[in-house]
Amino acid sequence: MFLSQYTYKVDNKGRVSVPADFRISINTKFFNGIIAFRSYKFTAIEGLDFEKMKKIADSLDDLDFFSESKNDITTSILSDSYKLPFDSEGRICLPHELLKFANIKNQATFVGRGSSFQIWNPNAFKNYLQKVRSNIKKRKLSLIIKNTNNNDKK
Amino acid sequence: MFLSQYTYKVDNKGRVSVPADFRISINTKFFNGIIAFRSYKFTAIEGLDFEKMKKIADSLDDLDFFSESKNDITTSILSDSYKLPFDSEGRICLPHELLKFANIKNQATFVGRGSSFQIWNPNAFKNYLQKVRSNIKKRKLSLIIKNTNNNDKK
DNA sequence: CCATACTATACCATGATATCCCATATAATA
DNA sequence: TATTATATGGGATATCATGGTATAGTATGG
Repeated sequence: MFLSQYTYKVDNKGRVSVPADFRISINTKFFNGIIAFRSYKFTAIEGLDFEKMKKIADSLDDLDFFSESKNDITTSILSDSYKLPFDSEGRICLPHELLKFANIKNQATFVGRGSSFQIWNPNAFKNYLQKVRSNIKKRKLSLIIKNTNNNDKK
Repeated sequence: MFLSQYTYKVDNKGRVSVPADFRISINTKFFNGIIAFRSYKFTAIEGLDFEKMKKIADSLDDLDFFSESKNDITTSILSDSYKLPFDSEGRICLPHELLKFANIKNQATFVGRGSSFQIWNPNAFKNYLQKVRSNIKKRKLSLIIKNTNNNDKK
């Protein structure tokens, strides 16, 4: 499970260390590295391991072969995904395309999201998190607690 | 079940002993330590075990990268959580972020809350507790007065 | 087909930090 | 009183992030 957040340096080659704690959760059986693609909602990079990417791909196969949405999704996710292998120190090399898209320069923040993670520009994420937090404080907290308690009872 | 309160020292490395009584209640099957995050309501740190956190994560998490609804809450909670492993003496190391947020310096108070617990600045908790108690007292008092008045009317 | 330049990968070095391990004191228990 | 459990402190060790260099692999141009 990907939890917590880590901010690391991006060197002039585009290399970043993937958090050691994340590397533990990454299934490296099929590919020793991660899959990355541009987020659809955020100015950020989505990251996951090969196994989960395969799950997504398989779920796409279930869709009607001739359907439009399948075409769109297949094209946009699978063709836009990068296979980023680890070097011997557990780093990946972020392509210019992704760096530009997420507006990442010298530093990158790895953000845990349970079964996947994201890579952000540190300031952009800080601002986003602050905004979301105040929203949750106002509205949704009781809802979350309620759901959690329900799960406990199972 | 987490009960009662314990106040312990925080050393210059940020280490604190988790109350032995709490450690018994913590499920260490998946992770030998606790999960901690900033409280949404109090100036305090929320603490729970990995198992419970996983339940929360599962209820929030989905692999649907196109959905809008759960994204914000998922990120806010999961990215703000820290995995704090026990050392061989049953201590955890509180990150600066959390210490700062909860305004904890040399001492920390562990507060049992049933299925989870909190970590407070000792004085802050003392004040909060006092306030809560006086609120209850007032309510009881008003209740008694009400009852008394009713009796009078009879 | 060869030579050159560029990129990407592998390998090694280092400093900082967090983790582990041992020692001690205090309190609780037998 | 002896013994165990627990909190606390400090030092040793290992892990990790990060920077640099060397090598291989690939593309480009002659």
